[in-house]
Amino acid sequence: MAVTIKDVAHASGVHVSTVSRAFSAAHLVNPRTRARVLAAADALGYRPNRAARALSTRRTGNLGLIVADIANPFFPPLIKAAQAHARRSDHHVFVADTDEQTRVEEELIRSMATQVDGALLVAPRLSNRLIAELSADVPLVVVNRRPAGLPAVLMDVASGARQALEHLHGFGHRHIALLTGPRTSWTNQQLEHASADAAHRLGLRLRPIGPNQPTEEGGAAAASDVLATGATAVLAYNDLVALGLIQELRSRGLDVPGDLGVVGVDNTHTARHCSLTTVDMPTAAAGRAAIDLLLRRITTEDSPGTVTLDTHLVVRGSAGPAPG
Amino acid sequence: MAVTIKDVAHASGVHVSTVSRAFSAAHLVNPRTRARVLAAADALGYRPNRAARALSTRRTGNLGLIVADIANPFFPPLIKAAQAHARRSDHHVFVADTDEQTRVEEELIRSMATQVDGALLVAPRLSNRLIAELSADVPLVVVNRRPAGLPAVLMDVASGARQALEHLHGFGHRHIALLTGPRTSWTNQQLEHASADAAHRLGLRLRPIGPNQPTEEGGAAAASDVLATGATAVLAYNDLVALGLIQELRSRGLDVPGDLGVVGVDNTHTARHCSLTTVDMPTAAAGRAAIDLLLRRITTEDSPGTVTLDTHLVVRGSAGPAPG
DNA sequence: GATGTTCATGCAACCGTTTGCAATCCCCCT
DNA sequence: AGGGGGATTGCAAACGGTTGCATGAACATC
Repeated sequence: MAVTIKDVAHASGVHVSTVSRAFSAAHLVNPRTRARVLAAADALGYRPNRAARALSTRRTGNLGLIVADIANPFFPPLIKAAQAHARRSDHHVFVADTDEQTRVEEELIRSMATQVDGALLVAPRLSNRLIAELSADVPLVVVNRRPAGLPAVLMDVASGARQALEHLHGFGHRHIALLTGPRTSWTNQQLEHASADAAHRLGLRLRPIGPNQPTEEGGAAAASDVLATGATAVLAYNDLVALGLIQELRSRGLDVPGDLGVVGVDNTHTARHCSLTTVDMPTAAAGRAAIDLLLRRITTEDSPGTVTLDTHLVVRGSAGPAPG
Repeated sequence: MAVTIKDVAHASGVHVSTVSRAFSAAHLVNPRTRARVLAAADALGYRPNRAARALSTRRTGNLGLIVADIANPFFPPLIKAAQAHARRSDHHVFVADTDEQTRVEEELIRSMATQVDGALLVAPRLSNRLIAELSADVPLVVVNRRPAGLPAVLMDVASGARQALEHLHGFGHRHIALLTGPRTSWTNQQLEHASADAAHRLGLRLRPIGPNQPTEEGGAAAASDVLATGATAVLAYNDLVALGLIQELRSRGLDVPGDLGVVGVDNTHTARHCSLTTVDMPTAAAGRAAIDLLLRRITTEDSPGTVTLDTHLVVRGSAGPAPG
């Protein structure tokens, strides 16, 4: 059996309420008594039961973190940073993977609601309406989404996309395919918008193709469509799509960047190794910022605003001079 | 305020205990009453409070999952599989990252102990003694470790290592460097052992170098030592190390696999894209198996044994014929 | 010496749910 | 008619903490 506050009280000859205060309201108990209590607690190996504490305080000390696909290398650095940051204020982070399914996402948020103080939705696929509805049950902060009234952390992919197109333009590319991602993804909308704008400004022909699955399979599946457009370069929704496309192109005997330039988005670990030119997303910073917003939201009732983080192009070897 | 069992009881005109039973012991309540209760619960949007339930049942419905570095691509597939599998039996998984620090690992296990029914330790860095001690507080299952008396899932890296050395031998390599990992890692011990055996059997010279950090930095840092040995091929502790080494070698103007062959371990997502020859680790299967063991351990008091999973070499392009 | 303050502690209710026990009702059997 | 037994439900005590209120001691104030 686990040792409880009662055992500690008995061992140190005080009432349970004094033990409780010794831990959570030090200034209300005599320093000598407190020392005695802490010593007893230590000797017995007492650890407060968070579930029990949650019952009276309505604070679990846990935070939820919901992602679409933990195996997508975009997420782990964000998760890691968020966890480390949350630990500093003695909060645990509960990570859940929705497998890109909105049904699962909703269910997870609902069933988390009772055991966390708040949750982070990273690149959610849910509709804004549903997110707003769920936020009545549990304080929510979103990353890469902009639902009315909710605190959000945004990675401004627009600036990165502009830089990417300028980069390709500088290499002489004039006809570019854009592999789009899930329609409900805010990032994807930003990307489409910003790319269209920049293409127009630079006099590029931009051909959107999609929506594609945000995975390697999605990229590979789009290869034929890309080739059919006659574009000389591709901007992909994310690194996974870019890498899937590259692999498929190479297996068809094409050369990247020789025959076709490819630029990704995310700057994942994998991109660094595969020499992929890509747009860097500040995932770790976003994770920390989101935790900050969430904790503020939970402790003070006011709803903090929106944090926007910059992105920028990282030039590597997957895009070069336009052929011909 | 959240809706509780009391509200449901009031709305459906029964006692709270009946509501409770309607949810958790259906056979004890009249079907018609039950239907009425469920309807009321549904109308009010009632969701049981898991923390409160945990208090009386001593079951939280949560499982812990502790990894050294969530950003190491080895882990996410395991985490994902474990989570999906646990969800089927209505369990949530609490993932925590120790940052490769044993102090943090111990602290995390301790503070998780009260809020989970059991925990999975994946490739722990803790000593066997400490793991045994902690397992008194909370049921533990380990992956890639073999502490006395604890259920474990092992990925038999030995068979993969043998295949890797045979593969290199077949390409004419006769002098091979082995980049070792953390000393407390069971996988590393297996790898060293199996490699030495296989090398002896095949008549290879095997030169261990390490311990190295199990990261790209670790691999890059070992480049000079590797070159100093005069080996023509390298077997690395994991893919990260292998990729870090390759990157460093290439930046020094060397060709991989031309000048030096490199083989990794893990078969991560990144390895697939970087054309790295590597030993496949069945991470998803291990995640599922570990959850099964843990749930069995929790529900029945007996301690199930050990599950061993096979590994095998995946041949790609980072190792070829020996030079000369 | 009566009164007021402050500090430290105990008491008991409460958080939301489960569960052993007791009470009631209905049905069947002799 | 009386009694046994199963089904259904209510009652109340936990589970491990927190917290508003009451109590009492020590001390200062006038």
